[in-house]
Amino acid sequence: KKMAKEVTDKEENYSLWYNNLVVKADLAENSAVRGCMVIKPYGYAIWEKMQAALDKKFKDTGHVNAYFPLFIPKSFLSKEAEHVEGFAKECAVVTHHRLMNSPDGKGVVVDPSAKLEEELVVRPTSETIIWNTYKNWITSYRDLPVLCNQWANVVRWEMRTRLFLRTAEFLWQEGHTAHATREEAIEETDKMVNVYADFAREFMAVPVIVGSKTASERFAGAIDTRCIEAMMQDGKALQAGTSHFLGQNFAKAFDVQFAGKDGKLDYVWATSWGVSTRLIGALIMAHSDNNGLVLPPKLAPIQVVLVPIFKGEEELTLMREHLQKIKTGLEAKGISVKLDDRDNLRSGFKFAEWELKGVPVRIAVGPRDMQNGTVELARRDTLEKQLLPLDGVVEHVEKLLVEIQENIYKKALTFREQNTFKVDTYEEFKTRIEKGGFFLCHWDGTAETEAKIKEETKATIRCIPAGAEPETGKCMVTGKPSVQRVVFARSY
RNA sequence: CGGGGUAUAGCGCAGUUGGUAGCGCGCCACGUUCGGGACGUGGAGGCCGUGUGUUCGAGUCACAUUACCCCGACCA
Repeated sequence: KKMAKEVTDKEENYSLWYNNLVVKADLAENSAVRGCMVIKPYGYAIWEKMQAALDKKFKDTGHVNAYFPLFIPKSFLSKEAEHVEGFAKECAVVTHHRLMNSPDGKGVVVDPSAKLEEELVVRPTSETIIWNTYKNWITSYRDLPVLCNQWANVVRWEMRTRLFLRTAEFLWQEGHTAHATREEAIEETDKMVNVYADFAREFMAVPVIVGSKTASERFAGAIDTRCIEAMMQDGKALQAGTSHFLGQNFAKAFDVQFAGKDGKLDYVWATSWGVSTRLIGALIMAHSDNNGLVLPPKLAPIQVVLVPIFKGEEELTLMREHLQKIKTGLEAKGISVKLDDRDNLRSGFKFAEWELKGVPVRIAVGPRDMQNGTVELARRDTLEKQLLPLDGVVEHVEKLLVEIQENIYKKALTFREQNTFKVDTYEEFKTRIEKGGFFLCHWDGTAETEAKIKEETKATIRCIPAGAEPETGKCMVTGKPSVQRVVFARSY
Protein backbone atom coordinates (compact mmCIF):
# COMPACT_ATOMS: atom_id res chain seq x y z
CA LYS A 1 0.00 0.00 0.00
CA LYS A 2 2.78 2.34 0.94
CA MET A 3 4.59 1.62 -2.31
CA ALA A 4 1.51 2.24 -4.40
CA LYS A 5 0.90 5.50 -2.61
CA GLU A 6 4.42 6.78 -3.15
CA VAL A 7 4.33 5.90 -6.80
CA THR A 8 1.04 7.70 -7.25
CA ASP A 9 2.49 10.77 -5.59
CA LYS A 10 5.43 10.88 -7.95
CA GLU A 11 4.10 9.21 -11.01
CA GLU A 12 6.85 10.34 -13.25
CA ASN A 13 9.72 9.30 -11.07
CA TYR A 14 10.97 6.06 -12.49
CA SER A 15 13.78 5.85 -10.01
CA LEU A 16 11.12 5.31 -7.41
CA TRP A 17 9.65 2.55 -9.50
CA TYR A 18 12.97 0.84 -9.50
CA ASN A 19 13.67 1.30 -5.84
CA ASN A 20 10.23 0.68 -4.46
CA LEU A 21 8.69 -1.58 -7.02
CA VAL A 22 11.28 -3.39 -8.94
CA VAL A 23 13.59 -4.16 -6.12
CA LYS A 24 10.69 -5.23 -3.97
CA ALA A 25 9.27 -7.11 -6.90
CA ASP A 26 12.17 -9.52 -6.55
CA LEU A 27 13.78 -8.50 -9.79
CA ALA A 28 17.03 -7.20 -8.47
CA GLU A 29 18.70 -5.70 -5.46
CA ASN A 30 21.74 -3.56 -5.16
CA SER A 31 24.87 -5.45 -4.43
CA ALA A 32 27.80 -4.12 -2.50
CA VAL A 33 29.77 -3.59 -5.68
CA ARG A 34 29.55 -0.09 -7.07
CA GLY A 35 26.87 0.25 -9.69
CA CYS A 36 26.35 -3.48 -10.10
CA MET A 37 23.16 -5.37 -9.45
CA VAL A 38 22.14 -8.74 -8.19
CA ILE A 39 19.48 -10.08 -10.50
CA LYS A 40 17.18 -12.23 -8.43
CA PRO A 41 15.77 -15.49 -9.81
CA TYR A 42 12.47 -13.95 -10.90
CA GLY A 43 14.24 -11.19 -12.81
CA TYR A 44 16.76 -13.59 -14.27
CA ALA A 45 13.95 -15.80 -15.52
CA ILE A 46 12.78 -12.87 -17.67
CA TRP A 47 16.29 -12.51 -19.05
CA GLU A 48 16.39 -16.24 -19.83
CA LYS A 49 13.16 -15.94 -21.77
CA MET A 50 14.60 -13.02 -23.71
CA GLN A 51 17.77 -14.99 -24.37
CA ALA A 52 15.86 -17.98 -25.67
CA ALA A 53 13.78 -15.91 -28.05
CA LEU A 54 16.71 -13.87 -29.32
CA ASP A 55 18.98 -16.87 -29.64
CA LYS A 56 16.42 -18.61 -31.82
CA LYS A 57 16.22 -15.56 -34.06
CA PHE A 58 20.02 -15.47 -34.33
CA LYS A 59 20.18 -19.15 -35.25
CA ASP A 60 17.38 -18.69 -37.77
CA THR A 61 19.46 -16.02 -39.46
CA GLY A 62 22.50 -18.29 -39.71
CA HIS A 63 24.47 -17.27 -36.63
CA VAL A 64 26.38 -19.45 -34.18
CA ASN A 65 27.46 -18.87 -30.60
CA ALA A 66 31.06 -18.69 -29.38
CA TYR A 67 32.89 -17.32 -26.37
CA PHE A 68 35.83 -14.96 -26.08
CA PRO A 69 37.95 -13.95 -23.05
CA LEU A 70 36.86 -11.49 -20.40
CA PHE A 71 40.31 -9.88 -20.33
CA ILE A 72 41.67 -7.82 -23.15
CA PRO A 73 45.34 -6.82 -23.32
CA LYS A 74 45.51 -3.06 -23.06
CA SER A 75 47.40 -2.78 -26.36
CA PHE A 76 44.49 -4.36 -28.28
CA LEU A 77 42.17 -1.57 -27.30
CA SER A 78 44.41 1.13 -28.71
CA LYS A 79 44.62 -0.40 -32.17
CA GLU A 80 41.47 1.30 -33.41
CA ALA A 81 41.83 4.99 -32.67
CA GLU A 82 38.18 6.03 -32.39
CA HIS A 83 37.28 2.90 -30.49
CA VAL A 84 39.81 3.48 -27.72
CA GLU A 85 38.83 7.12 -27.49
CA GLY A 86 35.24 6.12 -26.94
CA PHE A 87 35.93 3.56 -24.24
CA ALA A 88 39.14 4.71 -22.55
CA LYS A 89 37.33 6.69 -19.88
CA GLU A 90 35.27 3.80 -18.62
CA CYS A 91 37.59 0.81 -18.41
CA ALA A 92 38.25 -1.35 -15.38
CA VAL A 93 41.89 -2.43 -15.54
CA VAL A 94 43.58 -5.47 -14.00
CA THR A 95 47.11 -4.57 -12.94
CA HIS A 96 48.11 -7.34 -10.52
CA HIS A 97 47.49 -11.05 -10.10
CA ARG A 98 48.25 -11.75 -6.45
CA LEU A 99 47.47 -10.59 -2.93
CA MET A 100 49.62 -10.96 0.16
CA ASN A 101 49.19 -10.59 3.90
CA SER A 102 49.47 -6.99 4.89
CA PRO A 103 52.78 -6.14 6.62
CA ASP A 104 50.81 -4.47 9.42
CA GLY A 105 48.91 -7.70 9.97
CA LYS A 106 45.54 -6.26 8.97
CA GLY A 107 44.00 -8.18 6.11
CA VAL A 108 45.55 -8.45 2.68
CA VAL A 109 47.16 -6.03 0.25
CA VAL A 110 48.09 -6.22 -3.41
CA ASP A 111 51.48 -7.88 -3.83
CA PRO A 112 53.60 -5.30 -5.63
CA SER A 113 55.82 -8.02 -7.06
CA ALA A 114 52.82 -9.49 -8.86
CA LYS A 115 52.41 -6.59 -11.26
CA LEU A 116 51.32 -7.62 -14.75
CA GLU A 117 53.71 -6.79 -17.52
CA GLU A 118 50.79 -5.67 -19.64
CA GLU A 119 47.62 -4.57 -17.93
CA LEU A 120 44.40 -6.33 -18.86
CA VAL A 121 41.23 -4.43 -19.54
CA VAL A 122 37.97 -6.02 -18.43
CA ARG A 123 36.03 -6.01 -21.70
CA PRO A 124 33.72 -3.04 -22.17
CA THR A 125 32.85 -4.70 -25.51
CA SER A 126 34.70 -7.39 -27.41
CA GLU A 127 35.48 -6.02 -30.87
CA THR A 128 39.21 -5.88 -30.28
CA ILE A 129 39.79 -9.34 -28.87
CA ILE A 130 37.41 -10.86 -31.38
CA TRP A 131 39.06 -9.23 -34.36
CA ASN A 132 42.44 -10.27 -33.04
CA THR A 133 41.06 -13.83 -33.12
CA TYR A 134 39.31 -13.50 -36.50
CA LYS A 135 42.70 -12.62 -38.00
CA ASN A 136 43.65 -16.27 -37.60
CA TRP A 137 40.31 -17.63 -38.76
CA ILE A 138 40.09 -15.80 -42.04
CA THR A 139 42.45 -16.23 -44.97
CA SER A 140 40.18 -16.83 -47.96
CA TYR A 141 36.82 -15.72 -49.26
CA ARG A 142 35.79 -19.33 -48.54
CA ASP A 143 36.10 -18.58 -44.80
CA LEU A 144 33.49 -15.86 -45.09
CA PRO A 145 31.11 -14.85 -43.77
CA VAL A 146 31.93 -15.40 -40.10
CA LEU A 147 28.68 -15.00 -38.16
CA CYS A 148 29.35 -15.32 -34.43
CA ASN A 149 27.45 -14.22 -31.38
CA GLN A 150 28.48 -14.38 -27.75
CA TRP A 151 26.40 -14.19 -24.58
CA ALA A 152 28.55 -12.49 -21.99
CA ASN A 153 28.97 -9.86 -19.35
CA VAL A 154 30.79 -6.58 -19.92
CA VAL A 155 32.02 -3.83 -17.64
CA ARG A 156 31.79 -0.11 -18.24
CA TRP A 157 32.89 2.14 -15.42
CA GLU A 158 30.30 4.84 -16.03
CA MET A 159 30.35 7.94 -13.88
CA ARG A 160 26.74 7.47 -13.00
CA THR A 161 24.91 4.18 -12.91
CA ARG A 162 21.20 3.44 -12.99
CA LEU A 163 19.57 0.15 -12.15
CA PHE A 164 19.03 -1.87 -15.36
CA LEU A 165 19.69 1.11 -17.66
CA ARG A 166 23.34 1.74 -17.04
CA THR A 167 24.94 -0.65 -14.59
CA ALA A 168 28.71 -0.98 -14.24
CA GLU A 169 28.47 -4.63 -15.19
CA PHE A 170 25.75 -5.89 -17.44
CA LEU A 171 24.74 -9.00 -19.31
CA TRP A 172 24.32 -8.84 -23.05
CA GLN A 173 24.84 -10.57 -26.33
CA GLU A 174 27.22 -9.21 -28.91
CA GLY A 175 27.26 -10.40 -32.49
CA HIS A 176 30.41 -9.92 -34.53
CA THR A 177 30.39 -10.70 -38.20
CA ALA A 178 32.91 -10.60 -41.03
CA HIS A 179 31.95 -10.29 -44.69
CA ALA A 180 33.61 -10.26 -48.08
CA THR A 181 31.78 -7.21 -49.35
CA ARG A 182 30.60 -3.89 -48.12
CA GLU A 183 27.08 -4.57 -49.38
CA GLU A 184 26.83 -7.85 -47.52
CA ALA A 185 27.96 -6.23 -44.26
CA ILE A 186 25.47 -3.40 -44.63
CA GLU A 187 22.75 -5.96 -45.33
CA GLU A 188 23.73 -7.79 -42.13
CA THR A 189 23.66 -4.57 -40.10
CA ASP A 190 20.20 -3.89 -41.39
CA LYS A 191 19.00 -7.46 -40.92
CA MET A 192 20.03 -7.55 -37.27
CA VAL A 193 18.53 -4.23 -36.26
CA ASN A 194 15.30 -5.55 -37.69
CA VAL A 195 15.68 -8.76 -35.71
CA TYR A 196 15.81 -6.56 -32.61
CA ALA A 197 12.82 -4.54 -33.70
CA ASP A 198 10.82 -7.72 -34.33
CA PHE A 199 11.83 -9.08 -30.94
CA ALA A 200 10.76 -5.88 -29.19
CA ARG A 201 7.38 -5.92 -30.90
CA GLU A 202 6.63 -9.64 -30.75
CA PHE A 203 7.99 -10.55 -27.34
CA MET A 204 8.36 -7.38 -25.30
CA ALA A 205 5.21 -5.79 -26.72
CA VAL A 206 7.21 -2.60 -27.09
CA PRO A 207 6.95 -0.66 -30.35
CA VAL A 208 10.25 0.75 -31.55
CA ILE A 209 11.51 3.15 -34.16
CA VAL A 210 14.28 1.82 -36.36
CA GLY A 211 16.81 4.28 -37.67
CA SER A 212 20.40 5.47 -37.88
CA LYS A 213 22.35 7.43 -35.33
CA THR A 214 23.88 10.75 -36.25
CA ALA A 215 27.67 10.95 -36.37
CA SER A 216 27.91 12.30 -32.85
CA GLU A 217 25.83 9.49 -31.36
CA ARG A 218 27.55 6.73 -33.27
CA PHE A 219 29.37 3.77 -31.72
CA ALA A 220 33.10 4.37 -31.29
CA GLY A 221 34.70 2.94 -34.42
CA ALA A 222 31.55 2.51 -36.49
CA ILE A 223 30.74 3.93 -39.93
CA ASP A 224 27.02 3.67 -39.30
CA THR A 225 25.04 2.80 -36.18
CA ARG A 226 21.52 1.47 -36.57
CA CYS A 227 19.31 1.45 -33.50
CA ILE A 228 15.89 0.76 -32.08
CA GLU A 229 14.40 3.50 -29.95
CA ALA A 230 11.49 2.93 -27.58
CA MET A 231 9.31 5.41 -25.74
CA MET A 232 8.91 5.02 -22.00
CA GLN A 233 5.75 6.04 -20.16
CA ASP A 234 7.20 9.41 -19.17
CA GLY A 235 7.82 10.28 -22.80
CA LYS A 236 11.57 9.75 -22.64
CA ALA A 237 13.38 7.68 -25.23
CA LEU A 238 15.38 4.57 -24.47
CA GLN A 239 17.90 3.13 -26.87
CA ALA A 240 17.07 -0.55 -26.71
CA GLY A 241 19.51 -2.09 -29.14
CA THR A 242 22.12 -1.25 -31.75
CA SER A 243 23.64 -2.73 -34.87
CA HIS A 244 26.84 -1.25 -36.24
CA PHE A 245 28.33 -1.23 -39.70
CA LEU A 246 32.05 -1.09 -38.91
CA GLY A 247 33.36 -0.85 -42.46
CA GLN A 248 36.95 -2.05 -42.68
CA ASN A 249 38.07 -0.18 -39.57
CA PHE A 250 38.66 -3.20 -37.36
CA ALA A 251 39.94 -5.36 -40.19
CA LYS A 252 42.59 -2.75 -40.89
CA ALA A 253 43.42 -2.26 -37.22
CA PHE A 254 43.89 -6.01 -36.71
CA ASP A 255 45.12 -6.82 -40.20
CA VAL A 256 42.33 -9.18 -41.21
CA GLN A 257 42.70 -9.78 -44.94
CA PHE A 258 41.36 -12.48 -47.20
CA ALA A 259 42.20 -13.69 -50.68
CA GLY A 260 39.31 -13.22 -53.09
CA LYS A 261 38.39 -15.41 -56.05
CA ASP A 262 40.68 -13.32 -58.17
CA GLY A 263 43.57 -13.94 -55.79
CA LYS A 264 43.73 -10.35 -54.63
CA LEU A 265 43.95 -9.53 -50.93
CA ASP A 266 41.32 -7.32 -49.36
CA TYR A 267 40.26 -6.32 -45.86
CA VAL A 268 37.04 -7.88 -44.61
CA TRP A 269 33.90 -5.87 -43.82
CA ALA A 270 32.53 -6.00 -40.31
CA THR A 271 29.40 -5.57 -38.23
CA SER A 272 28.63 -5.82 -34.55
CA TRP A 273 25.30 -5.72 -32.77
CA GLY A 274 24.03 -6.11 -29.24
CA VAL A 275 21.25 -5.89 -26.71
CA SER A 276 21.59 -6.05 -22.95
CA THR A 277 19.76 -6.44 -19.65
CA ARG A 278 18.71 -2.86 -20.30
CA LEU A 279 15.83 -4.51 -22.15
CA ILE A 280 14.43 -5.54 -18.77
CA GLY A 281 14.44 -1.87 -17.83
CA ALA A 282 12.64 -1.06 -21.05
CA LEU A 283 10.04 -3.71 -20.34
CA ILE A 284 9.34 -2.33 -16.89
CA MET A 285 9.21 1.31 -17.91
CA ALA A 286 7.05 0.66 -20.95
CA HIS A 287 4.27 -1.32 -19.29
CA SER A 288 4.24 -1.08 -15.49
CA ASP A 289 1.48 0.65 -13.58
CA ASN A 290 0.97 1.64 -9.97
CA ASN A 291 0.12 -1.91 -8.97
CA GLY A 292 3.53 -3.08 -10.09
CA LEU A 293 4.93 -4.83 -13.12
CA VAL A 294 2.90 -5.71 -16.16
CA LEU A 295 4.74 -8.45 -18.02
CA PRO A 296 3.92 -9.52 -21.56
CA PRO A 297 2.81 -13.18 -21.49
CA LYS A 298 5.60 -14.21 -23.86
CA LEU A 299 8.27 -13.12 -21.40
CA ALA A 300 6.51 -13.71 -18.09
CA PRO A 301 8.27 -16.38 -16.02
CA ILE A 302 4.85 -17.29 -14.61
CA GLN A 303 1.98 -16.82 -17.05
CA VAL A 304 -0.85 -18.00 -14.85
CA VAL A 305 -1.06 -18.09 -11.08
CA LEU A 306 -3.65 -20.24 -9.34
CA VAL A 307 -4.86 -18.94 -5.99
CA PRO A 308 -7.08 -21.08 -3.78
CA ILE A 309 -9.52 -19.42 -1.43
CA PHE A 310 -10.06 -21.65 1.56
CA LYS A 311 -10.36 -22.03 5.28
CA GLY A 312 -8.85 -24.89 7.13
CA GLU A 313 -6.63 -27.70 6.02
CA GLU A 314 -9.43 -29.86 4.68
CA GLU A 315 -10.60 -27.25 2.26
CA LEU A 316 -7.04 -26.57 1.18
CA THR A 317 -6.45 -30.23 0.46
CA LEU A 318 -9.58 -30.40 -1.70
CA MET A 319 -8.66 -27.18 -3.41
CA ARG A 320 -5.12 -28.35 -4.10
CA GLU A 321 -6.42 -31.40 -5.92
CA HIS A 322 -8.88 -29.32 -7.86
CA LEU A 323 -6.34 -26.68 -8.86
CA GLN A 324 -3.72 -29.28 -9.69
CA LYS A 325 -6.05 -30.56 -12.41
CA ILE A 326 -6.40 -27.09 -13.87
CA LYS A 327 -2.64 -26.66 -13.64
CA THR A 328 -1.99 -29.89 -15.51
CA GLY A 329 -4.45 -28.88 -18.19
CA LEU A 330 -2.77 -25.53 -18.71
CA GLU A 331 0.71 -27.00 -18.67
CA ALA A 332 -0.28 -29.45 -21.36
CA LYS A 333 -0.71 -26.40 -23.57
CA GLY A 334 2.76 -25.17 -22.75
CA ILE A 335 1.59 -22.50 -20.30
CA SER A 336 3.75 -21.87 -17.24
CA VAL A 337 1.65 -22.06 -14.11
CA LYS A 338 2.28 -21.38 -10.43
CA LEU A 339 -0.03 -22.90 -7.85
CA ASP A 340 0.17 -20.65 -4.81
CA ASP A 341 -0.96 -23.01 -2.08
CA ARG A 342 0.83 -21.29 0.78
CA ASP A 343 -1.30 -21.74 3.85
CA ASN A 344 0.04 -18.84 5.87
CA LEU A 345 -1.16 -16.03 3.61
CA ARG A 346 -4.61 -14.80 2.79
CA SER A 347 -5.81 -14.77 -0.75
CA GLY A 348 -6.05 -10.97 -0.86
CA PHE A 349 -2.38 -10.71 0.01
CA LYS A 350 -1.51 -13.16 -2.73
CA PHE A 351 -3.54 -11.22 -5.30
CA ALA A 352 -1.60 -8.07 -4.52
CA GLU A 353 1.72 -9.87 -4.54
CA TRP A 354 1.27 -11.51 -7.92
CA GLU A 355 0.02 -8.27 -9.39
CA LEU A 356 3.19 -6.62 -8.14
CA LYS A 357 5.17 -9.29 -9.94
CA GLY A 358 3.25 -8.78 -13.16
CA VAL A 359 1.77 -12.26 -13.68
CA PRO A 360 -0.56 -11.85 -16.70
CA VAL A 361 -3.43 -14.08 -15.61
CA ARG A 362 -4.75 -15.06 -12.20
CA ILE A 363 -7.26 -17.79 -11.54
CA ALA A 364 -8.89 -17.83 -8.11
CA VAL A 365 -11.07 -20.68 -6.93
CA GLY A 366 -13.08 -20.79 -3.70
CA PRO A 367 -15.69 -23.08 -2.18
CA ARG A 368 -18.43 -21.23 -3.99
CA ASP A 369 -16.74 -21.90 -7.34
CA MET A 370 -16.27 -25.54 -6.40
CA GLN A 371 -20.03 -25.82 -5.93
CA ASN A 372 -20.95 -23.91 -9.05
CA GLY A 373 -18.22 -25.30 -11.27
CA THR A 374 -16.72 -21.87 -11.95
CA VAL A 375 -13.45 -20.00 -11.63
CA GLU A 376 -12.61 -16.33 -11.19
CA LEU A 377 -10.29 -15.12 -13.89
CA ALA A 378 -8.38 -11.83 -13.57
CA ARG A 379 -6.14 -10.22 -16.17
CA ARG A 380 -3.20 -8.09 -15.10
CA ASP A 381 -3.20 -5.63 -17.99
CA THR A 382 -6.73 -4.28 -17.43
CA LEU A 383 -7.27 -5.61 -13.88
CA GLU A 384 -10.65 -6.94 -15.06
CA LYS A 385 -12.18 -9.94 -13.36
CA GLN A 386 -14.69 -12.36 -14.75
CA LEU A 387 -16.51 -15.46 -13.60
CA LEU A 388 -16.16 -18.40 -15.99
CA PRO A 389 -17.38 -21.97 -16.16
CA LEU A 390 -14.60 -24.41 -15.33
CA ASP A 391 -15.13 -26.24 -18.61
CA GLY A 392 -13.12 -24.65 -21.35
CA VAL A 393 -11.01 -22.55 -19.02
CA VAL A 394 -7.77 -23.84 -20.56
CA GLU A 395 -8.82 -22.74 -24.03
CA HIS A 396 -9.98 -19.43 -22.66
CA VAL A 397 -6.66 -18.77 -20.93
CA GLU A 398 -4.77 -19.73 -24.05
CA LYS A 399 -6.66 -17.11 -26.02
CA LEU A 400 -6.47 -14.59 -23.24
CA LEU A 401 -2.67 -14.75 -23.07
CA VAL A 402 -2.51 -13.91 -26.77
CA GLU A 403 -5.00 -11.11 -26.24
CA ILE A 404 -3.04 -9.62 -23.34
CA GLN A 405 0.16 -9.72 -25.37
CA GLU A 406 -1.59 -7.83 -28.17
CA ASN A 407 -3.37 -5.45 -25.85
CA ILE A 408 -0.28 -4.20 -24.03
CA TYR A 409 1.47 -3.75 -27.36
CA LYS A 410 -1.43 -1.70 -28.65
CA LYS A 411 -1.53 0.30 -25.47
CA ALA A 412 2.18 1.11 -25.77
CA LEU A 413 1.79 1.91 -29.46
CA THR A 414 -1.16 4.21 -28.85
CA PHE A 415 0.76 5.96 -26.12
CA ARG A 416 3.68 6.52 -28.43
CA GLU A 417 1.47 7.78 -31.23
CA GLN A 418 -0.27 10.18 -28.89
CA ASN A 419 3.08 11.49 -27.76
CA THR A 420 4.75 11.85 -31.13
CA PHE A 421 4.52 15.28 -32.70
CA LYS A 422 5.55 17.02 -35.87
CA VAL A 423 7.01 20.36 -34.90
CA ASP A 424 8.31 22.99 -37.29
CA THR A 425 9.50 25.87 -35.15
CA TYR A 426 12.24 25.86 -32.56
CA GLU A 427 10.13 27.96 -30.19
CA GLU A 428 7.35 25.40 -30.15
CA PHE A 429 9.92 22.63 -29.80
CA LYS A 430 11.52 24.21 -26.74
CA THR A 431 8.16 24.50 -24.99
CA ARG A 432 6.78 21.12 -25.86
CA ILE A 433 9.92 19.08 -25.22
CA GLU A 434 9.40 19.83 -21.53
CA LYS A 435 6.41 17.51 -21.50
CA GLY A 436 8.29 14.65 -23.14
CA GLY A 437 7.55 12.70 -26.26
CA PHE A 438 9.08 12.14 -29.67
CA PHE A 439 9.40 15.13 -31.96
CA LEU A 440 9.65 14.78 -35.70
CA CYS A 441 11.53 17.81 -36.91
CA HIS A 442 13.61 19.04 -39.79
CA TRP A 443 17.34 19.33 -39.11
CA ASP A 444 20.05 20.76 -41.31
CA GLY A 445 22.30 17.74 -40.85
CA THR A 446 25.11 19.55 -39.03
CA ALA A 447 26.70 18.52 -35.75
CA GLU A 448 26.69 22.18 -34.67
CA THR A 449 22.91 22.48 -34.81
CA GLU A 450 22.52 19.13 -33.10
CA ALA A 451 24.86 20.23 -30.29
CA LYS A 452 23.07 23.55 -29.91
CA ILE A 453 19.71 21.82 -29.52
CA LYS A 454 21.15 19.39 -27.01
CA GLU A 455 22.74 22.21 -25.05
CA GLU A 456 19.58 24.28 -24.97
CA THR A 457 16.92 21.61 -24.54
CA LYS A 458 18.68 18.42 -23.38
CA ALA A 459 17.04 16.71 -26.34
CA THR A 460 19.09 14.61 -28.73
CA ILE A 461 18.46 13.15 -32.14
CA ARG A 462 17.43 9.64 -31.25
CA CYS A 463 17.66 8.51 -34.82
CA ILE A 464 17.19 9.31 -38.44
CA PRO A 465 14.26 6.99 -39.07
CA ALA A 466 14.66 4.30 -41.70
CA GLY A 467 12.13 4.08 -44.49
CA ALA A 468 10.52 7.39 -43.66
CA GLU A 469 8.91 9.28 -46.48
CA PRO A 470 11.22 11.95 -47.85
CA GLU A 471 9.84 15.38 -47.11
CA THR A 472 11.60 18.58 -48.01
CA GLY A 473 11.58 21.20 -45.34
CA LYS A 474 13.61 23.71 -43.42
CA CYS A 475 15.72 23.08 -40.33
CA MET A 476 13.73 24.32 -37.34
CA VAL A 477 16.79 26.11 -35.98
CA THR A 478 18.78 27.42 -38.92
CA GLY A 479 16.17 27.33 -41.69
CA LYS A 480 18.58 25.51 -43.96
CA PRO A 481 17.11 22.85 -46.26
CA SER A 482 16.37 19.33 -45.00
CA VAL A 483 15.20 16.24 -46.84
CA GLN A 484 13.52 14.34 -44.02
CA ARG A 485 12.35 14.65 -40.45
CA VAL A 486 14.45 13.15 -37.64
CA VAL A 487 13.37 11.98 -34.19
CA PHE A 488 14.23 14.26 -31.28
CA ALA A 489 13.64 13.32 -27.64
CA ARG A 490 15.09 13.44 -24.19
CA SER A 491 16.51 10.10 -23.32
CA TYR A 492 17.77 7.84 -20.57
C1' C B 1 34.13 14.69 -10.98
C1' G B 2 30.75 19.10 -8.92
C1' G B 3 26.12 20.20 -5.81
C1' G B 4 22.55 18.11 -2.25
C1' G B 5 21.00 14.01 0.88
C1' U B 6 21.34 9.31 3.53
C1' A B 7 23.86 5.33 6.51
C1' U B 8 20.60 2.65 13.60
C1' A B 9 17.21 -5.17 13.57
C1' G B 10 15.65 -8.70 7.23
C1' C B 11 12.76 -3.99 5.30
C1' G B 12 10.91 1.14 6.42
C1' C B 13 12.06 4.59 10.19
C1' A B 14 12.32 7.32 15.50
C1' G B 15 16.13 8.46 18.82
C1' U B 16 15.32 15.54 22.55
C1' U B 17 20.48 19.80 25.78
C1' G B 18 25.94 13.60 24.97
C1' G B 19 24.23 9.20 30.12
C1' U B 20 25.53 1.97 26.97
C1' A B 21 18.97 1.78 21.91
C1' G B 22 13.17 2.00 20.36
C1' C B 23 8.63 1.85 16.84
C1' G B 24 6.01 -0.25 12.52
C1' C B 25 6.21 -4.15 8.98
C1' G B 26 8.31 -8.86 8.45
C1' C B 27 10.04 -13.46 11.11
C1' C B 28 8.99 -17.72 15.03
C1' A B 29 5.06 -20.11 18.44
C1' C B 30 -0.07 -20.61 19.87
C1' G B 31 -5.16 -19.21 19.17
C1' U B 32 -9.17 -16.81 16.45
C1' U B 33 -9.77 -15.73 11.20
C1' C B 34 -9.88 -16.60 5.70
C1' G B 35 -14.18 -14.31 -1.69
C1' G B 36 -8.90 -8.05 -2.33
C1' G B 37 -2.87 -6.66 1.48
C1' A B 38 -6.63 -10.11 9.03
C1' C B 39 -6.26 -9.85 14.50
C1' G B 40 -4.75 -11.12 19.65
C1' U B 41 -0.99 -12.92 23.07
C1' G B 42 3.99 -14.31 23.69
C1' G B 43 9.07 -14.61 21.55
C1' A B 44 13.71 -14.11 18.71
C1' G B 45 16.65 -10.49 16.36
C1' G B 46 21.40 -4.49 16.73
C1' C B 47 30.03 -3.54 17.22
C1' C B 48 24.12 2.56 15.55
C1' G B 49 28.63 2.18 7.78
C1' U B 50 34.19 2.39 9.02
C1' G B 51 38.36 4.92 11.36
C1' U B 52 40.55 8.73 14.44
C1' G B 53 39.59 12.42 17.89
C1' U B 54 36.96 15.46 22.01
C1' U B 55 34.79 13.65 26.76
C1' C B 56 34.36 10.49 33.09
C1' G B 57 30.92 8.85 29.20
C1' A B 58 29.51 9.21 21.89
C1' G B 59 23.98 6.54 17.90
C1' U B 60 24.25 11.85 19.30
C1' C B 61 29.89 16.46 18.85
C1' A B 62 34.53 17.18 15.32
C1' C B 63 37.60 15.44 11.42
C1' A B 64 38.55 11.77 7.88
C1' U B 65 36.89 7.73 4.99
C1' U B 66 33.59 4.27 2.39
C1' A B 67 28.99 3.05 0.22
C1' C B 68 24.28 4.28 -1.56
C1' C B 69 20.30 7.83 -3.39
C1' C B 70 18.86 12.47 -6.10
C1' C B 71 20.41 16.57 -9.60
C1' G B 72 24.27 17.82 -13.09
C1' A B 73 28.62 16.59 -16.15
C1' C B 74 29.71 11.86 -18.78
C1' C B 75 27.85 7.62 -21.70
C1' A B 76 26.54 1.97 -25.03
